[in-house]
Amino acid sequence: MKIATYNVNSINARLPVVLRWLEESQPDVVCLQELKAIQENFPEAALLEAGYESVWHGQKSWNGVAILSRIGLPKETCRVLPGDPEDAHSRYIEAEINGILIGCLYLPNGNPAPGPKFDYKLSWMNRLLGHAQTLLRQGGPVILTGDFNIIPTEADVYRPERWVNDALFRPETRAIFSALEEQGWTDAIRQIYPGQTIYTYWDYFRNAFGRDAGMRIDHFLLSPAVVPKLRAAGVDRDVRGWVKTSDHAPVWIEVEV
DNA sequence: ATGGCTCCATACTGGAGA
Repeated sequence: MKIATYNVNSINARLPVVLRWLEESQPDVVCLQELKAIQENFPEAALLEAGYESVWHGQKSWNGVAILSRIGLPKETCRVLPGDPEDAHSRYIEAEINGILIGCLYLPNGNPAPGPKFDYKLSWMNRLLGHAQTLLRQGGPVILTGDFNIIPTEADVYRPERWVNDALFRPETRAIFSALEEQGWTDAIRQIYPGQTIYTYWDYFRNAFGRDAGMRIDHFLLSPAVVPKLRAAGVDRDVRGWVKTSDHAPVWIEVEV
């Protein structure tokens, strides 16, 4: 079972790229972030035609998350991260597919830090930590994936000294990622590639992709029940070089089922 | 410190992204 995550930076602006990538990469399950579309404007029919059934949670202008599957309709378990009834951002959707619970998340960027946006990021991360603990206690196979907007270590960004005060790399942010690992979650990309430089995002400016000035912020966290089933992982870097592409590349893992 | 690029919005500029 091949599971991918892809921050598309607008599903409608990106539809041709997404359809070409689905055809070439053949993932069974896909988590999308930054749909930037209201609920009614999600391209459900075009994705069905490509063989994928979807559940999604749209929002005007920003955010928005979706889970696609070609192995049966995702059984949605929730579409809001628990812990704050006032939070109107569409940043989390969760569904069960093939006996595995998949959480698709778009964690807040948090810049500038400090400030209200960073406070929101910290509060959202703490809610994630709480929900992650609940999921672990249930004991079943769970995969939390998406755009975490967290650079976990110095090895995960080009020129880390430039990012020390950034919301993606500040100690408070990295501490939450460490806390997730201490809870019992495994960073799948680092499990497969412990010492390699792996990036999943390159900004649109200054030929960042051409210079490989990137960062690793799209992650897969595996619950203990999934770790022994992990077979492979990768980043579809070539997609980042396509015309009218996202600033993120798709990331994927393969698990035995 | 800024800006470079791309997206969205009852748009012809400004906010957000990372």
